[in-house]
Amino acid sequence: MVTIKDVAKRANVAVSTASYALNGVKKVSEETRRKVLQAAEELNYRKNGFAADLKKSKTQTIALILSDLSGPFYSELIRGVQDIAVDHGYDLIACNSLGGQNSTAAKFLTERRVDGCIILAHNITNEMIEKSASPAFPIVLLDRQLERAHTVPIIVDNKNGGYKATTFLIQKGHNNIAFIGGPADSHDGQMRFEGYLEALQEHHIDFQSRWKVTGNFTREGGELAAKIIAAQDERPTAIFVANDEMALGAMEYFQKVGIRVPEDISIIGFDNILESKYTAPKLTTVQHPKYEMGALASHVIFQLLDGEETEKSFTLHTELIMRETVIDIMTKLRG
Amino acid sequence: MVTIKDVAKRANVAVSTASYALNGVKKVSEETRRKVLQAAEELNYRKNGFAADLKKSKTQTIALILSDLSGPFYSELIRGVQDIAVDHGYDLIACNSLGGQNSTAAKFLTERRVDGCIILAHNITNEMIEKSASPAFPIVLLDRQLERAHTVPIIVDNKNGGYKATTFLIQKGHNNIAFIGGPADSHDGQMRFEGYLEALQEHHIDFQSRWKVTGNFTREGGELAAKIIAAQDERPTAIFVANDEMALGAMEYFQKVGIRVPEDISIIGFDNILESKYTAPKLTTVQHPKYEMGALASHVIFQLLDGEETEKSFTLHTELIMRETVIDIMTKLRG
DNA sequence: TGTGCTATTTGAAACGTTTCGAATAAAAGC
DNA sequence: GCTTTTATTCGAAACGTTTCAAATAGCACA
Repeated sequence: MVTIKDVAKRANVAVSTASYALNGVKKVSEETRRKVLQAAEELNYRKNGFAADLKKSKTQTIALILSDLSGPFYSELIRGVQDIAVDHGYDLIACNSLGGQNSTAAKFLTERRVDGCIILAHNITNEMIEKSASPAFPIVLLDRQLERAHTVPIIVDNKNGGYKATTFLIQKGHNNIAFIGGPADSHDGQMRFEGYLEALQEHHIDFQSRWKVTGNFTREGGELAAKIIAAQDERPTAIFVANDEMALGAMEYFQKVGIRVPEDISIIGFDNILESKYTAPKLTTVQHPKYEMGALASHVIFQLLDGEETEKSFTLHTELIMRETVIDIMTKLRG
Repeated sequence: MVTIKDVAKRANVAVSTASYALNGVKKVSEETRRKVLQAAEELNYRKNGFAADLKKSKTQTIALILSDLSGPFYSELIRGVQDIAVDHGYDLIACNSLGGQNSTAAKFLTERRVDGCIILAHNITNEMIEKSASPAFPIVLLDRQLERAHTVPIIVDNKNGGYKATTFLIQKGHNNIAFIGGPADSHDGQMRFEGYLEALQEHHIDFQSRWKVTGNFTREGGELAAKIIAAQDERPTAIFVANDEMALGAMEYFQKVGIRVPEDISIIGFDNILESKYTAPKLTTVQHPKYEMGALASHVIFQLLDGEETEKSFTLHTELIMRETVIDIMTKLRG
């Protein structure tokens, strides 16, 4: 393997000079610069980034840790992070936390391979996060409520989102409203449920536990949940589904078995993933500020890295996206 | 910043001993091991991964370089790569090549920050790839035909895929078949087009250039292309669209303006993205072996890393997925 | 010719690990 | 009790850079 020493030797200069030349430091004469560059070229020299980072103790890179690199939800988030990172001249790498404590993610968290990181992954423990954070290694947490030194959470107001969605349904005259939730350990899902509950309560509608069914945030989960709901004798007139993917699955199922959306049953989702505006009918949902979340996260990281003060935590808000899967119950009765 | 030296000092051992203890090397006594571990714990010691990698000159990580970290197409590919990588005890990081020569990707390519990499990004130049590849740094290229030492391409037989799609259309009685292609610099798109051409030729159907329109592989591009096609006086009875995303966009457009799919116009896509089976009607398409591609790429990297011989290049095949957007023209005429 | 500059080049010391070979301590063999 | 073995521990040399402080060269000026 060819190192900077080889380059220096071939160019007949000291390695320090070679280093300066290679990095375009001004103090080296034009001529030696050329010599060094040429030598590097001839030897096909490639610098060892680690060695450099080690010496500089700065990586100019931040990591984005996701529990799953794939999935439609993340695209926009990643774009948000990325845009801001490049603005700051930083590199972004994404890695996943599949495998928990032994995952790639863990390695980045505990081995100082990046200058900071943004985490959206629930299989990384709080403990691990607390241990890793330090002034030189700020962590931004998405969708996780954990305020610590050098750790700032950004959450979206899921409860209010759930409240909005449910209230909307109620305003449209529905009072038999089912809820399809996420896995029990999902904080988001839980909050969305609470919003649902609150709206119900506010309008003096009793919560019926048989109408709360949980899925796993996937399309298939939504199908299954829909099936369970459809199987009951009394059917709700509307469903608030805790994420769009499940909502799409549910719609798919209803259509398959001849239950019309929204004529027979109204559906409102959550997240506003790209796909939801392309379905027929188009999904009514709650906007999750994904891009903004990513961008904000990035911003905060750089503020922390610069030693600036930031808010202790951030809350982003949601917005109702009215499309075609919720119908006014009056219209329905007349229809 | 606390280093292994601090740990060693606090535990009253030599740094070498501390290192052994921390890495679980057997030759250190149980007692000192405990002492060291405790000291590390107390100081909240976190090792510097770079320093370690530097010394070991091995990173145990491979990179996956994509031109865009987002996008539905990549999910499955990533899963494929990931699955195999973890099997080999390697870490995977994804980074993107947005920004070409100055991108994060470039840094990984030229600075030995990983042991090997898989590239699916057309804004990385061939030259750069050739320069970077070496026995110690194998590169697997997806959808790019570039055979060099330590560089193996994996391509899918796009031409044959295009041929199959088009032939299928012809067999269903269509002979006015339009083509919606990708951007000019897309090798895949070009190959798919050639397959289309070949099928046409084989059945003595003249190619009509006004029926070739190009999009940018996005949904919006598909919509636009569909619009252009619909605007012509004579309309084709079928379209072969070079990727599913555009096909969905096209369908969307046709449905919007009251052109029925498949009754008025048949559509066949390419890729078989997840979404395509959830549309109404379900999209007929050509299966692109995304997962397999990722998994194979991973496999090849590890073979190369082990110094084993591999094929010079790999070709993966496609498969027709018949669903609902192609109709037999006879049915149509009768209907 | 010597003095003082500036511009360039250099050697050596880091950066934080791992790992080799040697040193030491403890145990065992006789 | 002395030698041999084995189990631990240790010191020092890497790994490939960057960067500081010092050295040298080149030049102008007196």
